[in-house]
Amino acid sequence: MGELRVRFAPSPTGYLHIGGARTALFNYFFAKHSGGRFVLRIEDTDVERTIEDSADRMMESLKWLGLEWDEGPVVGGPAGPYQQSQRQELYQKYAQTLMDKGLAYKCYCTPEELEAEREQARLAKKAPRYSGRCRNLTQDPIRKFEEEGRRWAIRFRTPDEGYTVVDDLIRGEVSFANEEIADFIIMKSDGLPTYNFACVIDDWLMGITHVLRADEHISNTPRQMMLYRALMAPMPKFAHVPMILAPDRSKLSKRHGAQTVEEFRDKGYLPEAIVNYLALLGWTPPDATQELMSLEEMVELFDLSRVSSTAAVYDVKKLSWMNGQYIKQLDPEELMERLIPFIESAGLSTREHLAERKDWFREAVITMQERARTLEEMAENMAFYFRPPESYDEKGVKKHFAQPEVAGLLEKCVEVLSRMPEWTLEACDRAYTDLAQREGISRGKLIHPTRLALSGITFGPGLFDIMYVLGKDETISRLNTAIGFIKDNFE
RNA sequence: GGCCCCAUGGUCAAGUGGUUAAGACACCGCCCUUUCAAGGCGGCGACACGGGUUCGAUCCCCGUUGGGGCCA
Repeated sequence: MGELRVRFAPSPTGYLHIGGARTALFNYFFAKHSGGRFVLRIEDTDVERTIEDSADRMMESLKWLGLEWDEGPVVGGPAGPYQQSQRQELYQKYAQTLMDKGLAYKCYCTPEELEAEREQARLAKKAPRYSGRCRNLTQDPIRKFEEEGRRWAIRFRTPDEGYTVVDDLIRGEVSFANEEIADFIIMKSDGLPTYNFACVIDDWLMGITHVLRADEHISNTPRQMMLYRALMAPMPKFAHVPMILAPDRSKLSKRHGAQTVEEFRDKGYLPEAIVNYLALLGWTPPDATQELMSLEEMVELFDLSRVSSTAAVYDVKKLSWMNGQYIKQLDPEELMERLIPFIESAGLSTREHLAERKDWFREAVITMQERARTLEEMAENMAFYFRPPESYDEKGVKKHFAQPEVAGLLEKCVEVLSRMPEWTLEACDRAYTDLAQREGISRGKLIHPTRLALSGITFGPGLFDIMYVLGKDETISRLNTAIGFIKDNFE
């Protein structure tokens, strides 16, 4: 008995999008749950559609998500090479084998002829399918075509009757009438294999036991099964996982905005949150109310029987919520490390500078931690820690600055704060409580204008946290700036 | 066009031949609170439609509609 082997086989025609990531994830879960092996294969046969460095970036995304492959590019393995572009002679060899056995044949039809045939079928309101005109060619026309220098493709001879039944691990039996499946091309006239053929040869030679892939491939499965039979190769088990759809219920495509793993990473989503969210799109753990789970837990709990057969629409809002949950749980040191790139790209500080003020940075991060949803947003919202406000929130100004007594009150705040012997959160808090009492006003009358003066915005961490992180001098300086602003505008 | 898949709230999603049809996100309200979050409490909101089968269907069957995919 061989071990369980699955593969994720993306074609490098773009970056890893969340649908692909989810398929990879389910393969990973399935393999690891049973101690099997997770193989990565790059399907770069279609040179024209292959995008430069796409494969490398996909691999980078997989690693970033924590999905390390046991065999594949870079790490190697016994069934390599793991890139279709390096396996051409294999496809040619087996195509020849099929021809020798009479299970495949040369087709000399030109693209124009095939197109005309299709057009005719369309006019006759019939399914456009290959007529089989080269199926039983005799020596004469073959010689003629060869003399004309016609190029040929290789077609697979499909059975004329009966049914091919896919015994899908998720959907049950799905049957296809063989007569519906016309002879299909396995090797194109340029000598390259088609998707179905290359896929079967590779899965077979790589010893793949379970093919878990997106639902969109289920219609290809009977063709592939026919090839397995013709090659006398052991049939793997198939499981078609539901697709992930864009919010408008159409197939995910570039026009839908952020949906590649890289984009989510750049917006400050954590890999553990993405993985967790994606896993729940189409799979439910035994305890359906359990939502926050680590990769290890999910590996432990994963089972194909709890994979849904319904396509799912992804919801960024829920992903964001989940991301916030993960950010909250993060150790501050870890959060600091992950946040640094976002602080840098927001132009707020540099890694070196932050290293010099590590304790200060930690305090600042902690004040932001429980209200953050993404790292990018977190960095933006803590900008005021790094530089004084360039402007004050308009609504905030109307609400908290535009009254005649505000400048005077803030001056009293400055006075009180200046006299404080030690600058602690508690002391600042007490000072404001006392001042409010003396003035006979609510603390809010002091707190709101101060917040606006210090941060320029009306939301964020507790005011005294802000004061503490900013420090005495900076706090007083910003208050004075605000006092000047108020006097200029409202007195 | 042919074939295939799918159908529980706005989204994810549990579930059963008899249930007050879970839970989460989002949304709304209240509490907490210096704000915003977080947290707590509560609310709104669903079995696509039509036929069967059955004592009884959200659940089983058929059809319709809708959505998706593949083929080219």
